[in-house]
Amino acid sequence: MATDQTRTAILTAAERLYAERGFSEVTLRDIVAEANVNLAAVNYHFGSKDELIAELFVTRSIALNRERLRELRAAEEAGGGRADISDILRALVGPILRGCLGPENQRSPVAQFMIRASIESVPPIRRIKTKEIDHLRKFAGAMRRALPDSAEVDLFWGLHFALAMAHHTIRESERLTKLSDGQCDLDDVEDVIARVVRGAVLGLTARDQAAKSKVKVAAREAR
Amino acid sequence: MATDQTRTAILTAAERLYAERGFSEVTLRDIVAEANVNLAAVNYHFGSKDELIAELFVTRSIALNRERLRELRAAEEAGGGRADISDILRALVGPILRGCLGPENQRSPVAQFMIRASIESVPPIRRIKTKEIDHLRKFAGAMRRALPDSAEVDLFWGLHFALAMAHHTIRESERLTKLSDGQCDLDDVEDVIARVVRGAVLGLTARDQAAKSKVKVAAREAR
DNA sequence: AATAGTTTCATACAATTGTTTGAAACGCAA
DNA sequence: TTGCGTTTCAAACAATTGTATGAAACTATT
Repeated sequence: MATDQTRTAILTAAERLYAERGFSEVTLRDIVAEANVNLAAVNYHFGSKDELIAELFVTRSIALNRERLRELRAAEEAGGGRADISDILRALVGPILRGCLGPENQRSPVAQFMIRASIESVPPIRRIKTKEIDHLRKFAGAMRRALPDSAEVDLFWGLHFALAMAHHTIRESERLTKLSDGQCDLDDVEDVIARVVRGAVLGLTARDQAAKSKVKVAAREAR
Repeated sequence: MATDQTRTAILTAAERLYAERGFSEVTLRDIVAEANVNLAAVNYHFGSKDELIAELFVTRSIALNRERLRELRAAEEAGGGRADISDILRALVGPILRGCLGPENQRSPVAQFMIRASIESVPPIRRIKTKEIDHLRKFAGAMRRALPDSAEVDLFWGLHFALAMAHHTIRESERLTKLSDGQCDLDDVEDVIARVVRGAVLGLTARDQAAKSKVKVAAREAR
């Protein structure tokens, strides 16, 4: 056995390169060069390039979802079965943000790979991705319990927007840094998480203000 | 001259295919088959595949930015030099959302192409994309005038989150529909725009609640 | 030491990619 | 019509891709 050095070497090399350059920009030859293994090793150990990608994605996807659910359950237990909406959303976006941002994780492409996977639409991943909806439904359920008076459609939008802010922050971190001249500190991961969660929670809870805002818009459009 | 049928045939075919499948999944042969022209026509008229992509991107990018600025200026004029923050963000996300969503635009890949371009990191576009930051700075400036008491870093985050929600909604429209069992109606474009703008505005203006929220978090972490 | 099973390796293969070529077809002024 | 510049076309090109092959090297049980 010997924990199969070649296999893991390929996996880590592939993940790093995919995270850095994207799927379509990385060839098998790039991977084996990075892993210092023979070209045929990929097909020998994984069968095909697609199966390598799929294995990477499934592994990371399971780990991410497990961490998310762990934090969600912890929050619900702490709240006696009904978690605070902030904690629910923190469980949703925290793990992926912690995995992608921060000075220490800049070099560790573990979660950066997941973002790539969620962005680029490559066949082997597209085939698997349907299951993520079931995973998100669990969070929608927790949100429903946390905000029983909210309309369900608003909960879905809130969940969607939370993921939007998290993913977009990871994808466009470089641009945001440039745009803000470094004022937006993407290395302060917990601050980023707090901003994302706060933004999503505000949209979900500030209902009275929404009414005010609507009146204002209506007034503006009336004149 | 004759308006160069071949050129435009290639452009529209390429844009449609790129919007549908993504850059890496479309070959020159796919494009020329769709456009009913000879393979060599692409290199004859555009020089290379990269230059074709670049021309597409630049053209669309200019049109989108022009529309955004037009709406921004209209809002600022209506407000006597100081536009409402909602209107500023509406000018930012409205054009791209209108171009991508809605039942009539589902088939028109004009703006869908732009999303692909902003997602997939293809070299010819990456080279151009830096200019977009200058464009966004104009919106940051307008936001500063609208909310002079806000910290600049918060404005950048608000701008960033507004784009996040807009882009993510376009990218993941299918998933959101599935997740919500069709409750989130992505054909109602103006409702989507209103939700995105409202979410971003809340994050920018609900300052008092932020303080409350922080206290709450601190309390939770203290125990 | 001998053998059977596993893993590695250099190399070749077939397919696909963007690009080039040179001749044919076309458009149109002289 | 003639001639010239532009555009089209079929074919070929060189490079790159994922994959397959069969021999060699290795590992470990007997």
